[in-house]
Amino acid sequence: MRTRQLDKTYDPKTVEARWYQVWSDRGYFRASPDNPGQPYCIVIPPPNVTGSLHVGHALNHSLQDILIRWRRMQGRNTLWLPGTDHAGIATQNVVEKQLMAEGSSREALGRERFIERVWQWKAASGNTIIAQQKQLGESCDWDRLRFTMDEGLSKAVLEVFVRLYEDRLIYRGERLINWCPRCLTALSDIEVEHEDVKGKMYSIAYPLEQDSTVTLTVATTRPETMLGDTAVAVHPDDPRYNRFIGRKVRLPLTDRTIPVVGDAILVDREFGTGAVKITPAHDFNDFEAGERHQLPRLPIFDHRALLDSEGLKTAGVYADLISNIAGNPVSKARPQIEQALKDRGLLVKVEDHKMAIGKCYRCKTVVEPYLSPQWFIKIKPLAEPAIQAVERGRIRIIPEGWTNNYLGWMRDIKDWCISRQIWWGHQIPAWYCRSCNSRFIHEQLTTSATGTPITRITLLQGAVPIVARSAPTQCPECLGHDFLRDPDVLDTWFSSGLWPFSTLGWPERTPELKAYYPTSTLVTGLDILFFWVARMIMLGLKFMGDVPFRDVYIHALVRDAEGQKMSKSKGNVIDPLHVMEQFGTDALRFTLASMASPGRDIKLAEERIEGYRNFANKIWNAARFAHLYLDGPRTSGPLNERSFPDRWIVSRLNQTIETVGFELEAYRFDRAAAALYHFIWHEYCDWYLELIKPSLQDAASADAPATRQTLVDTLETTLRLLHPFMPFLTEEIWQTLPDHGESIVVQPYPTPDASRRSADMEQQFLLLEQTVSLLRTARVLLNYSPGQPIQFVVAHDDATRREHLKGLQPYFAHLGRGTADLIPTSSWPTKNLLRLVSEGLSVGMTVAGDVDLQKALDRILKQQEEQAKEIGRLEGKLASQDFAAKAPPEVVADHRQRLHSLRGDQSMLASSETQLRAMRGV
RNA sequence: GGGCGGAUAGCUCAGUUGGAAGAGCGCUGCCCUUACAAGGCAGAGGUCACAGGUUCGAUCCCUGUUCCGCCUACCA
Repeated sequence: MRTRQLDKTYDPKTVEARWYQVWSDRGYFRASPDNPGQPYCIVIPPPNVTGSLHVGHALNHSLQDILIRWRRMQGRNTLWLPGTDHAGIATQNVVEKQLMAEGSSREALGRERFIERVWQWKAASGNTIIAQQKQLGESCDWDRLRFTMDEGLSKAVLEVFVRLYEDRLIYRGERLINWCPRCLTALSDIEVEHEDVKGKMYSIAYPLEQDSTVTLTVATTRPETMLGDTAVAVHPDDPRYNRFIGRKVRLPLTDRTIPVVGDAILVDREFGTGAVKITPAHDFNDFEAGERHQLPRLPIFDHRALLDSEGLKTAGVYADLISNIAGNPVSKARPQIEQALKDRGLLVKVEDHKMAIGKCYRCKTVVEPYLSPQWFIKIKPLAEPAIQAVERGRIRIIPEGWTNNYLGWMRDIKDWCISRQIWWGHQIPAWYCRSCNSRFIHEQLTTSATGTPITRITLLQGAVPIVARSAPTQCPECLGHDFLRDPDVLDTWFSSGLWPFSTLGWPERTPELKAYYPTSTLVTGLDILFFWVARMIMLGLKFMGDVPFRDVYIHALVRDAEGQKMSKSKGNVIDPLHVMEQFGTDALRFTLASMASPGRDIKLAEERIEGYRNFANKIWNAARFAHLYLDGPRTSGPLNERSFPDRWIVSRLNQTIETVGFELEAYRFDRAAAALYHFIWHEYCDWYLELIKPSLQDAASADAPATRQTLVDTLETTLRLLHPFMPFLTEEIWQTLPDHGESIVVQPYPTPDASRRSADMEQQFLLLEQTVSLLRTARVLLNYSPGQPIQFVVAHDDATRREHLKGLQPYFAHLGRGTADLIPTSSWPTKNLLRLVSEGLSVGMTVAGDVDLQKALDRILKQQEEQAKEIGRLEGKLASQDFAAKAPPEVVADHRQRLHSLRGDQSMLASSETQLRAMRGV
């Protein structure tokens, strides 16, 4: 049993890479449906394939790895399935930026070559995050790495699309959608971020057709959209305006007249002027109002959100105005419209107004409601079962508080726009017969942002798609062979929505699906609850007939030390790789776990990580200590024949095992981490190791062989208990212990054992701790140096405790660094003695030499004061009739007991005070 | 506008059936005591946001207020 020499400080760098390689080579993370044990499966929330690991990933992944390693050690058949996401818009943007730097563009390249280029980029940078995940110690089954654009997953996407289409849950239609004029694509509702801004409210007068002296004043925050107005709405019950309903107003700056309609839904009489302009082509509410009143839609912006001359012409805008504003963005056009209205005396007033504007979550450009044909998923039929699954507890959301959030969103869910006008992604499996649809295929010659001439193909509303798993060869209508494939791709979340089953092989019926679906736990951040989690639930239920996971654990967002969201532009990001380099991976993992309190964001500062680096080092040194003494003989006799420290630490360890297991079951990583930290540092290191030193250092000690065994056993068990949190350190140390097996990774996780518990030892320990603490305090008060041996006396009011103290004597003598006499206080010296008191326990320490007793006196006085306050409080309560009558008897008894003990302490302290004053000669 | 969460030591946060306020970090003092100075020991520091209510008793339960977050929303 040769033990290795350990360095004085733990050096994570050399250790981490080495062990990860070993674990990997030995295939510990490899899963198989044939493995024994109840399956436990987590699918990773796939990070962007071309991204790199940020601290949010580090948190998300650390927690998953803790769960997986814990379950693996418990003997479950674990699978942690890794993968990456193609992140359509984001990735396309990155590659486009590269092209731009080269003076090229995706249009110049063409679709096919552009996509090739993205694959190249994926090949070049796609492994970055995977390597970083390994650095974090993630025990994923890397052989099963999946990518949303893989052949298998693409097949799943195709299958789902076709089936949903066949079930009439996917449809194509011209709707107002959120459009990013920079990405030039539609976005789903939740891809729009709302931001409060200070805007202006413009009041514009619309003269009545028959009598231009009478005007109807409407209010708007976007005056330029008035050019596309097709009606004005007033409330049907509003006496100010309802007589106008059915009449017409002249739309300023145009040659059009538009009707006044009554609409109780759109109009809030209290707001603004009480009259609302309706622009169905550029506002979601107006779109719906337009449907109610069969109003025409007049788009006046193009796809880049520039005023469109064709549209303006159609809208009957004055030609001279068109020539001024066509091609202008809103920022330029608005003042021009404002001026034009002012010139005609139709701008009634402009007021400050705060409002929310929508921005593209990828590029922060202001999104425009834009009328265009898109693909949608009819979501209500899918949402219904997804609501029930959560309501009925088939899926548990943790912390529970988010459940209502989920349900609320699901109940009010809108159809999901799934088409994106980009190239990188799963192209929609829809084809159009060119001859049958010739009227609907609109090809427009235009130029790209970089000036490349391009053809924009728009498939107008009315085009009839053929949706199929593969390209059709013949048109069933005209028997033609010329097809145009829908150029749009699917929202990335469409494919990630299939993740829990597509990664397991669906639509094939694989053994993996059978074993691991439904997966056990999903770990994710709140930000993608709707984007991803909700959609996985809907699609999982639809296509697998069962929920995709049992538990959804939602963790916090990681912020900087000031609570600011981390962002590259703010420069406040904590780079997990840098942190791992600096403090070690285990320290980072433990930090994140310990800060993962539910419902609260994590404010991360490097000092915290440094603190846990120190913790790692503490453990390291505890192991070094153990190694100093492990060479001697070891015997493992029955527990009850072992020494007090041994039995105590075994009991405490047992408690810690119980706590950690309990907290992990409840996803309380923070509490599990705190329990480990406290046990290891403040019980094992601070007390146990100190308590056993005399025995270990005494060659003649009878306890030593059993203590050596307890020492190594408890250390070994603690390492296993800690391993999911700090995998590298624990493996490194564990391998140096005698009689070790192959790897700690595949060792059983500790389980509590009631026979190891000893309430008696724990209670005696508290007495010991109390005694030692008083001794140490006295030593400091009297300025005795820590090493200087002291003579002291100890007594206790309580007979049982006195008995215990007898047995504990060698321990507190050792920890107090001195000799201790257990004698009744009545026989204590009356001179030159400092006496400290606590809960019936008294310790006395000889005052020698010329010491300043003021500090000691101050402490006594302070304690007296505190106790007097507490005595007063207890006396007050006990004097109350109500308290005696209504409080539970055990509480009353407890209060009496405490009062009694405090009074005893008070009299002791009084005599101590008297002595001190006498010694000072005051 | 609606919903949710938070307000506890200088800082970050625990506090689970209401019955003596806790941790980590930081701070002060003393110590290089043969595992660890990335350490040890001892300390200081809190009308548990505010105001009411329920209760014998409230950090905890209820109501209201203030101040922060977050989510959500079509007030033009």
